[in-house]
Amino acid sequence: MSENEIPKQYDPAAAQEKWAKFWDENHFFRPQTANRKCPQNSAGSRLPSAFCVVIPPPNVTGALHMGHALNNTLQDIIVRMKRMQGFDTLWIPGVDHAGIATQAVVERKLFEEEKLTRHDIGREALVQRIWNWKEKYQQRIIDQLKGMGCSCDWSRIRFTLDDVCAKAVRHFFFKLFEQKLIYRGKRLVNWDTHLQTAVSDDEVFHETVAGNFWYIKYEVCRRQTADGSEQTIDNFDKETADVGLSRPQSVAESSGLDGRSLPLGQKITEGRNVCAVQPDAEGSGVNSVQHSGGTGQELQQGIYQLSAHCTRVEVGTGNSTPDKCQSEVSDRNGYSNSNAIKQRSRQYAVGSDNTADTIDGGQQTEEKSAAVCCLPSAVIIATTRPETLLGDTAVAVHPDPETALRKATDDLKKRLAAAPEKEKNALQTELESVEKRFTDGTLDRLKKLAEMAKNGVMLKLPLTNREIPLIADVWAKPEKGTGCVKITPAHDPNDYEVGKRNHLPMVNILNKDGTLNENAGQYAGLTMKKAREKVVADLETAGLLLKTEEREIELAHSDRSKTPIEPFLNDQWFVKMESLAQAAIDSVETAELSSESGQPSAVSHLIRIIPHRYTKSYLDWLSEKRDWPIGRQLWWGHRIPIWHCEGADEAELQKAFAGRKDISWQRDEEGNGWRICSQTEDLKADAVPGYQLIQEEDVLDTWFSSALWPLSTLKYFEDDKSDYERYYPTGVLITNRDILTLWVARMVLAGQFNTGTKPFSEVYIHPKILDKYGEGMSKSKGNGVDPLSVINKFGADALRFALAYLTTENQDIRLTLDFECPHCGTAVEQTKKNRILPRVQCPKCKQDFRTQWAEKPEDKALPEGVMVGERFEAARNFCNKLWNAARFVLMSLSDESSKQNKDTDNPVLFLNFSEYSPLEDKWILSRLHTVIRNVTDNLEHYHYAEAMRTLYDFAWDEFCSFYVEMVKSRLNDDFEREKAQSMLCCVLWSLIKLLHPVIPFVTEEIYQRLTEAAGWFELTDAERECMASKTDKPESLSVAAFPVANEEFIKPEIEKQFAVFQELLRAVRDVRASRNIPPKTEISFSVKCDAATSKLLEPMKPYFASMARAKMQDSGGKGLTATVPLAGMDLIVDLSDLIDVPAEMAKLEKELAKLDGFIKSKEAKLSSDFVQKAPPNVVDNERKGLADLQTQRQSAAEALAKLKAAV
RNA sequence: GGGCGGUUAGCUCAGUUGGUUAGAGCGUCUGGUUUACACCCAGAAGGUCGGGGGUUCGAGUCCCUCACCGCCCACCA
Repeated sequence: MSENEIPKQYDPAAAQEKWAKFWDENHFFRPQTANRKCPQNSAGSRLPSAFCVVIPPPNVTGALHMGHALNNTLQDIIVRMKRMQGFDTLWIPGVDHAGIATQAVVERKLFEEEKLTRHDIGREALVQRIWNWKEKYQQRIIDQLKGMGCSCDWSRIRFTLDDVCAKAVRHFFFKLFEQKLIYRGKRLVNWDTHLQTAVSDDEVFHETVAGNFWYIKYEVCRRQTADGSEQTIDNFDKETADVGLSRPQSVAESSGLDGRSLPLGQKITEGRNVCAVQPDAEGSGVNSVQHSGGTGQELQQGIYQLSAHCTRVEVGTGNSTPDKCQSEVSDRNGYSNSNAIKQRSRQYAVGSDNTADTIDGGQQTEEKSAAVCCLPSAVIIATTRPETLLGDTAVAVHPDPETALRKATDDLKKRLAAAPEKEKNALQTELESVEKRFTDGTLDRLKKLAEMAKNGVMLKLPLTNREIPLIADVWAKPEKGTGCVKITPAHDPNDYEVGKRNHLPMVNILNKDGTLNENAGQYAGLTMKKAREKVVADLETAGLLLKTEEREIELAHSDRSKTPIEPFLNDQWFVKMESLAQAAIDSVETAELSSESGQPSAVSHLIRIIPHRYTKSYLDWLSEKRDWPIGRQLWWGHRIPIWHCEGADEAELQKAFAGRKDISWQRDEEGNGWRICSQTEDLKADAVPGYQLIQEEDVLDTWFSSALWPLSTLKYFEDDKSDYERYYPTGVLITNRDILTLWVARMVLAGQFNTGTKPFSEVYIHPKILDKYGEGMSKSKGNGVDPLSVINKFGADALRFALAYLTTENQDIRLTLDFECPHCGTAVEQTKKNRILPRVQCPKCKQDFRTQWAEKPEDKALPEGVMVGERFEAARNFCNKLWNAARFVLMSLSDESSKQNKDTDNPVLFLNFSEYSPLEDKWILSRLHTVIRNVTDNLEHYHYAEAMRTLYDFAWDEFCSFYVEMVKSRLNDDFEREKAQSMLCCVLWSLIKLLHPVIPFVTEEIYQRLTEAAGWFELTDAERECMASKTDKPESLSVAAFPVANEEFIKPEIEKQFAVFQELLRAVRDVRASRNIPPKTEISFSVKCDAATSKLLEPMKPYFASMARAKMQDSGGKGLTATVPLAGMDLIVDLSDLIDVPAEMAKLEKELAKLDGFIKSKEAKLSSDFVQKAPPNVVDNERKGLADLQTQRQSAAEALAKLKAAV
């Protein structure tokens, strides 16, 4: 093979295509026991241990992104290593149907392209379209995985909706059903109105949106007494008076408002000053009084002590300007009252509805009774969702507001005391406003309301003709809002609980499509959005809307459709979690590992979660044991295997299903029908003679089938259970932390429930890929990156190596990526602005290029701006470095001089490694075996970054920069050549095997060329030992034996000796560089050192010549020299006429100062307690260090003196 | 509100059970087409390890505390 045949740069694309096909066609990735062509298979009769990994099946929603690239790279590294280590290895690939997500994508596309909804085309047609989508993307995903080099057994691709998975789902469901762990009930669910399905809590995310806070008045209309009779509000009011509460004339009363309210916007004026009563910022119904004259006086809900100079009250809207100050009280509806209040000092009680219930016409009084003299005639609530009032069935107030308020203030005080400085202000403000409620009348008012609630007061529900009770319930927090809260049990999770506690009716006002139903009366048919607008407008017209505030709201959104969630009362299927969750809790290892027990946990019955800190979130989530809602009102998924049967009696069922063990039935909760569950097949409508069976419409939550993934991929529910028996439990599950609970926990519980055994021994949670802003990548943000773009630019190996190199224990992976302009090659920064654009203009050459978002033909026609990043570049460079090292080895094997003595083109090399071998041979073998040991250990503990760094440093800095450079001179020596060639091959061979799990393509390419170039596999046992491999030539590197460290080759003293050479070489090179000695000029130097070092350095002489163009002399230079004091030796470089004496002296002086500093600190250390308390070996080290420094200092001083003398 | 992670060179990050003078890549600077590699080689500059306390003979590493950044869960009338 000549040099011409090996390109200087590795071509990833060609290698990828070639070897992916080769691996695939030769079935290297099938398990050994399945006729795989590999040496291990025929080698021994003993069955190797099994190692299995199931892929976290990517969703068929779309193509793979960087997160998948990471996930699958990390899996493949482990899988390939295990395979090479001789395990019977199986990695099962597959994809997930991802129910909601996929249906959503297809529906969205359907609507965008054809303006059709799923109801327009029907269930069958939609499902067909989703299947088409699935076929397309499954293929794309598999191609991507193959393109990345993933070594899955492609003959075993599973899809969560295929027959095997369907069977698994049926069996699991049936078993749960039989054990009465499945039930159906009316539950409040997160309703996605767009997809028209319930989604689980985990599929909901919260997003801050601009919203409003509306204050709405609910008027008291009547009271229901204990005997059931009703009293009108008039009676009620009278009665209050009767029980001794004096009720002075109120402004509102005298304004003709029937004594009910003094609405918001009321202005209190004094002289020429106008005070406007306004709601406060928190929307708690608090008022402030603004003096037109200047500073506002904070006016809280409750009793007001007006300042002496406030003489008038004006009730009205902002229409009244300060200078139009009128002596009247008017409300926003235009009522007015000219009966001005003249008293100079007054108290006002402003209710929770922000209205003044009473205005004490009397003198300033201390009587509390005056403050509570009147019961409120209306209740004000604040809401962010006014349209839901149509479904209100109560308004709640706390039964014991005083205690609750006190507790709230106490809690706040505690929090304030413990709070960090920056939060204190906000808490203080909050505390003050809550504390005020004790004195400003709020509390009194709430107490009255609580009393009224206990007495059965009814309120008029605005905009309807319904009446709803005022109830007492602890959910109403007196410190929040107005202290009263509307209760909408069918549309709010908390209200639902309140409703259940108080036996309130649950009025559902929502249709499944998000429009209002007949319960909404005149609003029926409107969307929630439209209904809100109309409700607000109507409230305003009716004078019941007191105030609107702008407010940011955390709104629940569906993760799938990205539309707002409506809490909605619906029939739902649930799995009882109590026992299942407990089993999953008990399966996990909770204790932290001791460092020495780093054994794979295959022996343990427990699952180990790595990194260990995730164990807590796993356990916390499971320990809530919240029942699992499993029904989805979708068309894409496993249909729930339940058939409803009305009217039959049990005997008829028994007769119809006699002898059938695969059928089970239960009464439904209402008790008038049967639920029949079938384990194996769909039931016919007439399966029970005389009755019609109707299959459940809903499909199962995607995670229901995903939970069975290890079981369905290993065919646990099939007749032939051999895969299950051989590979279950699987070795490790490698996944993202986002789905630790959703998926991992459920796999554990499903595994335990079905088989009584854990599904995997270890769970490795890998980091997340973030963009340069530290944000997670997502489609909606547009910051996602297609791995193919990186592969196209840098190659799959570079992608894999870079990702593995970045995979550390506790930090997410931040990728800074730029577009590369295809026109001029400029790196164009990816910004938040341009990352969502289909085309971007290069700021330099002003030409456009397309991005991954290009859809339109005119955009697609542009050349692509690929993504570039320094990490991938560095990894690409590494692959190329390895490639060129191999190129050198291949060339050295084939050069003419080495062929002379061979009879064939395939020289058989003999590795004469012995104790007489040169230092560098012993050194590189020692380093190699150390690296093998460390890499193996790191990978087995998922310390990817550490393993990569070890390999990178060894390959680049040790093998290439030292060993290869040193070998060059030996290759020219007839006696040394063969040994050098053998050792080169040996190390390269082990190195590419070590690297193969990470960068499979380039290593396979090298391997194939190497085996072609050299018939050097006919090795002696000793040679094989050196090569850390006992395997004969396999067809593919992917099935070669992974190197095994041999401790005998690891020799720390050799490495130490070699370090002396390295240090000296570096120093010589430094002298050259820092003295600007021309590269072609040869220099000579000598070393002042002890005999042992001298002996050691003797054979290294040629290397100083070849690696630093420096001649090592036996004795010091004759002329002027540069002296570099090193540990244990002095480097003396003969500079003669090259020397710049002043510069040299300056260097030495600097060196002296530096050494003095070190010496001083060491001396101080050695004269302290350190000597007594530190371990002896540490002290010895320090002493030796000090001695070395002193020697160095002396050398420097002597050299300096010599130079001085010469001047 | 509960939990978790982070803060080390201009940038992105390593740093094992505490132990000589804290590392890498990129960037910067100097010099180089030495026959594997310019996707390269040789060398250099650059760090009070977020602040403050403490434990210790010794702290980037352990403890306390403060500050800031990020993530997850819960809640929000």
